[in-house]
Amino acid sequence: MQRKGSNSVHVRNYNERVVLETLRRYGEGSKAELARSANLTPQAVAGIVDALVDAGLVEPKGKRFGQVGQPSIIYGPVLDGAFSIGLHIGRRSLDAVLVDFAGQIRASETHEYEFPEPESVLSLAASCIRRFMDALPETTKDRVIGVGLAMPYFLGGWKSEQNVSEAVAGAWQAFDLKAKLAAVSGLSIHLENDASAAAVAELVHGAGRNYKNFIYFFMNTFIGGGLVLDGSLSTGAHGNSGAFGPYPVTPSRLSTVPPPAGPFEILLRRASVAVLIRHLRACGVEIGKLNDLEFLPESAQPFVDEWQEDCADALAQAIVGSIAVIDVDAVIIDSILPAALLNSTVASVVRRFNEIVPDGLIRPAIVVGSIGAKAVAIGGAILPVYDMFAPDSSVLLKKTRSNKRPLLVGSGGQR
Amino acid sequence: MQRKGSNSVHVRNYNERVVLETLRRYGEGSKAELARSANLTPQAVAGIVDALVDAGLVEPKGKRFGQVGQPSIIYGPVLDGAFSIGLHIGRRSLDAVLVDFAGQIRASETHEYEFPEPESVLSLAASCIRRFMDALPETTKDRVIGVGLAMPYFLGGWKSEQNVSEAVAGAWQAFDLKAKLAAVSGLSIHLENDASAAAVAELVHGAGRNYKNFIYFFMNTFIGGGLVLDGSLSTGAHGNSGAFGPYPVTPSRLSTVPPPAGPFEILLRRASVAVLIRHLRACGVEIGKLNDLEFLPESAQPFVDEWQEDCADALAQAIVGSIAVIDVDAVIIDSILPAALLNSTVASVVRRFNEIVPDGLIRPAIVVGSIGAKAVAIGGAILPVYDMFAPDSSVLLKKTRSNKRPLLVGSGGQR
DNA sequence: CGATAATATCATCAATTTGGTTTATTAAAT
DNA sequence: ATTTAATAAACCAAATTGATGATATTATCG
Repeated sequence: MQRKGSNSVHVRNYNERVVLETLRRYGEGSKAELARSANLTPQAVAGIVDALVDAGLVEPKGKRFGQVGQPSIIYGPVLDGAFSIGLHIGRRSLDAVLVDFAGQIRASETHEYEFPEPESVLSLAASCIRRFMDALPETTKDRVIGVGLAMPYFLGGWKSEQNVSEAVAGAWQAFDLKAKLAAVSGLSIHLENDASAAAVAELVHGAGRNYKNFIYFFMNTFIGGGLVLDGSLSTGAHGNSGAFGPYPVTPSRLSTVPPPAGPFEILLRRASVAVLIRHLRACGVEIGKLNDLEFLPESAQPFVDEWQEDCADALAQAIVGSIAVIDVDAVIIDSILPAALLNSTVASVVRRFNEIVPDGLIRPAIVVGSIGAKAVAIGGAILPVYDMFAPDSSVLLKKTRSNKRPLLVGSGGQR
Repeated sequence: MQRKGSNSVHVRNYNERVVLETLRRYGEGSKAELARSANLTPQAVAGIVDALVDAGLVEPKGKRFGQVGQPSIIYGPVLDGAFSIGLHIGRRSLDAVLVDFAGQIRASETHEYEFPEPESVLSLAASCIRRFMDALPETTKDRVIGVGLAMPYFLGGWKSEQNVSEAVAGAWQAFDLKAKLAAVSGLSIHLENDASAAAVAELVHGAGRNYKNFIYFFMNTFIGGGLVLDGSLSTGAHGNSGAFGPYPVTPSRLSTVPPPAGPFEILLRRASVAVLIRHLRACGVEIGKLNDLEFLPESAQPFVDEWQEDCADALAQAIVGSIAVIDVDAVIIDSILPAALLNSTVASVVRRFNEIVPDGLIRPAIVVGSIGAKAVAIGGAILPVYDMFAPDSSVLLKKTRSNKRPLLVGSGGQR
């Protein structure tokens, strides 16, 4: 809890990250442009860019003509400069992606299961990583900087909401997937809540780029969320921020949802894909896989609408409460649902929100997420990249625990 | 929204703030201790401390003996090194404090009114500032670094909740108190929401020192709050974070509170001193000033208890929802209420919270604030101090808009 | 028990290193 | 001719490294 000082080595490290991040964000830029954008002198930036070129992270992409004066040499990130693996351990499936330095997906796998069993998830994850690594040319294998592991904090939790045995639930408690995966893969593993990871994906690649502060909902089998404040993910004291599953709302009006046990209902039991599927089944609509939601019979529409109204009302309540706690520019809602269904659900949320929002709150934009089902895995893959390359101002501070290593070699530091 | 670089001048500025803040926090320390605490070399700290001494902000306080080795020279902040003025513009009164560099209150004033009228509040505030300035010796007048203005964002708002005329409410909309006060006082004015300012006071001087992340409630005539994340105040996109007044809760059970207009009640109409007083009056208890709450007749106790139960239930609901949004170490509740009444109310909140909190949330400590009625004004006074002296990592970044000036002279920067 | 040596801690001077800034020069486009 | 980009050399700020001295407590020897 004690503030630390800084020194020029940290500054260099930070400035390198600033330059690199700008390049990753805009795709390309000249030294002069980068200097203006970072408020650094052309000299300082020249040194940094040259070092980044030496490190194989950046390369010249050609010259830009057309304006008065000497043409600029354009630099951009080397696509194969770094790779990262994202793993999304869900309640029904495991998603894995390999992304390159530009954030493009180079490979991806999905494996479904009835429910997640620790040992088999571990071997499944390990085999995904192995296949990704094997597919990379020998010279770039060491460019894989890490694995982002995105999963619910309580994978075995909410037993009553899914048919999960007490044994399986308990098994996760004692199972340190992160450590085991680090051991078998030899890579650094970054663990994050599933919905928070999805929020990161939205922040970096999606609508989040327009908003510095937003609340994010990800409607999955269950529902979770994340919080982006001042352009970076805020996870809270114990990493449990954006735990919208247990957010209190009024009881559901759906006949297929039993009344709540406590004094109020929780969002999880009104706004989640599990509830939709259960409702449809109870109403006689046959649903096997998630994909079936795309091609529902005409007769199912009224039941979908029922759920949608109820879901939107619950989400609107959660949004009103959330923006009282924290004032944001936007609320972003994404889901594994088919795009059309998600769009109309969010439209309902907006309508309902405007009906109920009281005076004294500033209305945020409420928008649909732009990434969809793969958001969690993609967000996971971003975690190691950000830890290594992002200009978080913590880089400027001196190490307390595991401080970030310098991007490029260099020793500089206290003995 | 573009990241900026840094340089050694910023680093020096930041390190100075780190050293000074450590000294202000612990009251005193030797150069060697400061070096260890900031992870800087003794040399670096020596230079900084010497510069701070030259600037009149720090002075040697004597030597410390007792341990092996050369005795340390102890340094501490100069009490008269800086002064700051805090103004709390409330709905029923104006509080003003003058604090010194150690955070001690050197002077304070309170002025009550029926309701705040812009022009008279301005002249009242200006006269407070003038009296504070006049009382300072000529040589230290220039040590007043600024004024912290803490007031509700919607001073004229919630018209229906108080007997405020439309005219008075509207007058505040167009009235730029900050600018006018800056003009007449010649000092820099820092505006902040009242409850957020109180949260800052708690963060710096109160229970907040034990918690890096907390949610803060201040139960005043109405109720508001603030959010402290990672050791600093988080105000959100438009500065409206912690707007707990309009937080949605279930309707009141008190017979004297009319049913809500919308689909839910708002916290303001269940947990606020205004509601308590209205309830007591409706039940035949005579209440004039706030002070009367300290000496209530025996017969009033049942009515106080009724209100307390209802208030605690509403607060517990707000806490449950808030910690789903953002995971904190603690929830701190302070108020203008007499200490005994506040203590028992918070005890009720804890009880009720434990009854209703669902699984999947991490339970924060729920504690009573340690400052009380003057929290807002004290917090206000802290604002200019923090802007000038606190090691916020934004100091390390290059100026975009109004960047912080260096503490001590020095030119360093781009031309 | 008192004098003396050993040791730990603080403080500071001087030299070095890092890294951004300033100034000046050259290159290449419109 | 003018403008802009790139680069080289000198400069400067500030932290780190290395070495030295100051002064207390603690251990030890006579």
